[in-house]
Amino acid sequence: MMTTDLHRPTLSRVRVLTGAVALADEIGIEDFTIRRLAAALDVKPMTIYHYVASKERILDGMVDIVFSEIALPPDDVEWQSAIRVRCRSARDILRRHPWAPPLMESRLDPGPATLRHHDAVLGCLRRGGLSLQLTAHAYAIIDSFLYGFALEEANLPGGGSGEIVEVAGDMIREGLADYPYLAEFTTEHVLRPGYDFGDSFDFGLDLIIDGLVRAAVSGSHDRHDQIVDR
Amino acid sequence: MMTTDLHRPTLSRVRVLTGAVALADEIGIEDFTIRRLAAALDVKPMTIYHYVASKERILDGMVDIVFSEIALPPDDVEWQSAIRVRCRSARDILRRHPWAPPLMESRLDPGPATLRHHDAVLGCLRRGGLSLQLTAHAYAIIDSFLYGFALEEANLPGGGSGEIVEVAGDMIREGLADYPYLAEFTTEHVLRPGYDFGDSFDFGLDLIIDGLVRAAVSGSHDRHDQIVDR
DNA sequence: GGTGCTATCGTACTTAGTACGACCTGGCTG
DNA sequence: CAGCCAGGTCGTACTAAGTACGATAGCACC
Repeated sequence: MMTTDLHRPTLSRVRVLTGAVALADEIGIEDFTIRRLAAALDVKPMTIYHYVASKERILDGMVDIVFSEIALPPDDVEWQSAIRVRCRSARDILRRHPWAPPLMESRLDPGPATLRHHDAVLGCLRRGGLSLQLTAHAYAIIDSFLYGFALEEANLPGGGSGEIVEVAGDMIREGLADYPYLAEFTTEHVLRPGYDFGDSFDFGLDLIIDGLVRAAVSGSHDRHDQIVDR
Repeated sequence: MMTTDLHRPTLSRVRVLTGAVALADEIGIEDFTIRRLAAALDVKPMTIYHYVASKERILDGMVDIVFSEIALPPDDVEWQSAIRVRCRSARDILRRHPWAPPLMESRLDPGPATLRHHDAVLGCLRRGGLSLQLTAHAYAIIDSFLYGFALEEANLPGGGSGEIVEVAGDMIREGLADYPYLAEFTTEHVLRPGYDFGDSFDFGLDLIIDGLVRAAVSGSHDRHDQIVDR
């Protein structure tokens, strides 16, 4: 009766973590609890603690799984293209795991996939010829944009296309008259067929990469008051 | 005994919300509870519910307070400068409220300060001559960067300057040998005196605004397959 | 002085994370 | 083969948090 029951191969750390990711995808991070995870895994809550130390550790592991799913920048193309590939992949993955963006930046104690990922991105930029300084700026900007965008996209009602009607409706009810530009923006643009918030991602990504290329060429990122590294 | 006690002017919705912001600033959003807020306000927990419907509503109100603190883009300078002012202010404010970034994008039901803020930013861009389409892209990119950056900055150990030693120490212990570029990046750049993650903010902001100016001039943002609005 | 309103609170229910230690079983040892 | 050990599973229970429900106390006004 306490045995593995034949229907259920014995639990494991990875099974807990992959189950956790699947459950969070399904019901959202707000409703994600140890008890529900246990039910999804068909065990009792305390069984989980045999494989992970705490819920925090589960979140750590979940984030590492997400990182492991993001494509690394390929190393057989120029860095601009490689970064583009990595960023588009990241955005896809983050859309599949809308709970992840707020967590990814806040975890200390990064897992192996996380470290590997960051190492690959840094390597891509450095091998592309960017100075350490510019690499730092580039990575900060790119990931700020990436996580910020994913965060916005994750919290868009419906999914980013036309279904903003709900929020727009709220705003109209509250009196869009006080907010003329907001009124114009929603009625003349957002609610128009064909609008898709996600379109701004590629636009922004290209804009940023373009700016970085420009900076790499000009070297204008090296501030006069610091030692230039490399 | 049930009276206002003379030491404490009667509670109010704003007092609850400003107290909540102050408390979250002090102890962080993780430890922010109704019970602790009640203690900070010197009342019993259930008293709070006389002024707000739920904890979620408190969070809504807190976010609106944060928005109200961010400077609106001034309307007597060109849009680039105005946006720069607004973004720098936002970053300052978000540093003072590190708990805010993850919340700001996730609240539905925006408050008046939030609406006013968005209206002002949209107005700044539109009066600057940007098309609706480019305005949408610009706002998405700018705020993605802003929130993403604030999110990263909020979760940096110490505060972004040299105190990354802790995390770096962890990584070294785990074997930085497997992550050569990460090793180089931390030892040769991050741990060097003078490094400040925050420096990337101005760099990124300038890069983005510069790119937007370029796009505004060329009109390259109008996709061939959509109707051009305005 | 009664009547009712408003701000405050006491109590208690529900859900969550998780500490502690019991139990059961399979495999190894003697 | 009997007994023992270790690992996996779980029952129970404690703490903390959000909050529903209804009580209470002071005050305004009739």
